[in-house]
Amino acid sequence: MYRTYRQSLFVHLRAVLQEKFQVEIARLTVEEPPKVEMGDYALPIAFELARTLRKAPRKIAEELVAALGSVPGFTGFEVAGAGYINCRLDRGPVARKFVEVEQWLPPLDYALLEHTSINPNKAAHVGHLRNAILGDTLARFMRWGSSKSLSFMPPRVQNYIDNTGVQVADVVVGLTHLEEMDLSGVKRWMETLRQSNERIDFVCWDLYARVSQWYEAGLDQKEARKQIRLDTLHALEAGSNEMAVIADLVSTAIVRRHLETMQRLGIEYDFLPRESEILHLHFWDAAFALMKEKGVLYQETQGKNAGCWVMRRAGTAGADGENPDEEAKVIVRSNGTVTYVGKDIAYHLWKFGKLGLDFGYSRFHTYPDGEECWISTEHGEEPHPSFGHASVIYNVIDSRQADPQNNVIEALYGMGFTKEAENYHHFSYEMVALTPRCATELGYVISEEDQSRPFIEVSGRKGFGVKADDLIDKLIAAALVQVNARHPERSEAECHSIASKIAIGALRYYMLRYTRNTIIAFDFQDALSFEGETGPYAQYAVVRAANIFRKANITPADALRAFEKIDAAAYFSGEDGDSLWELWLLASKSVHMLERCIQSTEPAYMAKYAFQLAQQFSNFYHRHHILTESDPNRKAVLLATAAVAQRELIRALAWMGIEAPDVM
RNA sequence: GGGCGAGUAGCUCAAUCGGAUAGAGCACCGGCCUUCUAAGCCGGGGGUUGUGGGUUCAAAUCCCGCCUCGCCCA
Repeated sequence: MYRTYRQSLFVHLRAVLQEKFQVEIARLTVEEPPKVEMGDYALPIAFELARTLRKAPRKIAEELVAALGSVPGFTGFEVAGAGYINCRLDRGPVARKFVEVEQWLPPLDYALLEHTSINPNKAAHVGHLRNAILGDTLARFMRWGSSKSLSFMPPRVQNYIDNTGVQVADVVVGLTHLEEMDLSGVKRWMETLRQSNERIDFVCWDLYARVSQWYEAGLDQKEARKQIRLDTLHALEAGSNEMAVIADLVSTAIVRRHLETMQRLGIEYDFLPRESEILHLHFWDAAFALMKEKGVLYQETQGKNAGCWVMRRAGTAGADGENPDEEAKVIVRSNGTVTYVGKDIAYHLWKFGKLGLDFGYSRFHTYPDGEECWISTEHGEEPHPSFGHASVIYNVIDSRQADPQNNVIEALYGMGFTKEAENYHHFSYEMVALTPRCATELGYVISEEDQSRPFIEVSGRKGFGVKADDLIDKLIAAALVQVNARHPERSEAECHSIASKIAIGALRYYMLRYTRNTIIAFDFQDALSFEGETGPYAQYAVVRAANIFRKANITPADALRAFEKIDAAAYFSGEDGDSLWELWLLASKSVHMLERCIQSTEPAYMAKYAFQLAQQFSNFYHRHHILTESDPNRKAVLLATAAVAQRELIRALAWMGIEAPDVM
């Protein structure tokens, strides 16, 4: 609603600017006055026009105000400060409008959103949680934004599985060389794990760390061991051998664990494309042919890259005729093997439907809500949902991968796929690191140098990090202590369900509250906090509102219907009315915030918004004791205020994958 | 050496791509539970936005130099 009136204000302003001053402003900026009593929107337009019109800003503002006349939904415009135009909404009618339900629009095309993408060789850790939570939240934003008054594309969510990469190879080396198992041994081992309820991803977490040490240990054997690693990697890539079968068994089992972990947070996927199929279905061959045809690849004849197929890098001069382009990106090495970037280009050509090849698909997992998750295979089942052929893609990948991502984008530009390159969004975010204190708590020995740093990078190779499931378990346990103390009458199952929602709320909020390019220095103390700017704080506001309605024996929907019959304008005036209106105004900004979040791919704005809304509601809650209000009309207005605030808060939280429990 | 990002209150972070008095949380100090749940509310102290210049009505934000830190590439 805030958004609707904002747009209507734009339309009127543009018309007036055109008519009165014959100017067109491509981007109109709208701000908010520092205080509610000053108005609901602030236009700094007069400042911008001062130069071109050679007039004082205040004078321009006055003329504009006169020309604007009356605009539906607005009571007036006034000049403030050095030349701001402050716009006031007609509070009573606008509030009534806000109570109405929005209309639906049919979805258009779809957007391919890829996130999580954990190497299937170890347990998920906090860094992966940030990725998955950011990605899932963006998916939720887009899902809503495609089905209601905004016109964004609905997402299809993919989780890329690098099941033939070096990390999986490392675990296979661990099993075959450190544990000295063959295929049947691995099968027996996995069966033992199943029976003892041990998690394969946890066991491999340690095994992976051990293998990494094993490679380094023993100077005389170092080379031989590195060769074992390389041979194993090549075996996985080739497929159809014992190593590849072991890799497939282990990585698939771990992928299932990752899916379970993410499911605890309400995160689901539509499709799991795997690197094994990209290799075995020869995606690269098709891409190679296409790249040569389009002229983005050439074979270097001299210099260090002689014999390689290379691609010119973005922002470099390139070859000058005499000297080879030493900065060019190698796509195919002189020995004929394809680099990671090469495979990635092929995969992204598939994403945009430009490769001419497709995966086979088979069902992999069915979620409790009935949604199905598919996985790539060589020979799939029919019928299957359609993937690929996206017009817009989002890749949720941390900022360290910016270079490889840009290489793919560069290749798309080079091949003439300009539209695709422009619609390729690297959703970049900074890593999650550990505070030195947290690392020490976990029992790691920290060097003196690291002690003084604000954070230390996690490392799967060293087995250094916080496992996602351990963190979730800790959060639930911490929440459970408080739930049990507050609600001794509730059953164990009920308490656990409430504690889970609080834990998920705390975790998801924690991962979302930081803007994307802020490095999160993870600390249990912060993550386990349920006070202040946290998920549970916002959930608590929802619960309190629910308590009011329960005690008042009225539903929020009834409260809103009752409100429609009242002339509320009187209750929105005066000092008290201002503070009441402030809450309505903030509540009405939810969809506007959603639009901003999707456009800027910045979920942190939603987290901030939800917190502010909860904060203002808490303030309102303490200020007005609704149930004892004697004036029936005023009581109805207060109830409607609580209903509106609660409704928008629930919505904002839902967009972030956070649900408030019934009681807290 | 090149590229990207960061530097704001004691700590952790915001600041709607240049706007009105730079805001929150944590921590600290002081108040508020017999009224809809204190996971809460109210009040207080705390800032030369790393640094030096520049651009203009207006700079944490844009431009140039320097310093520090992180990541990526070679």
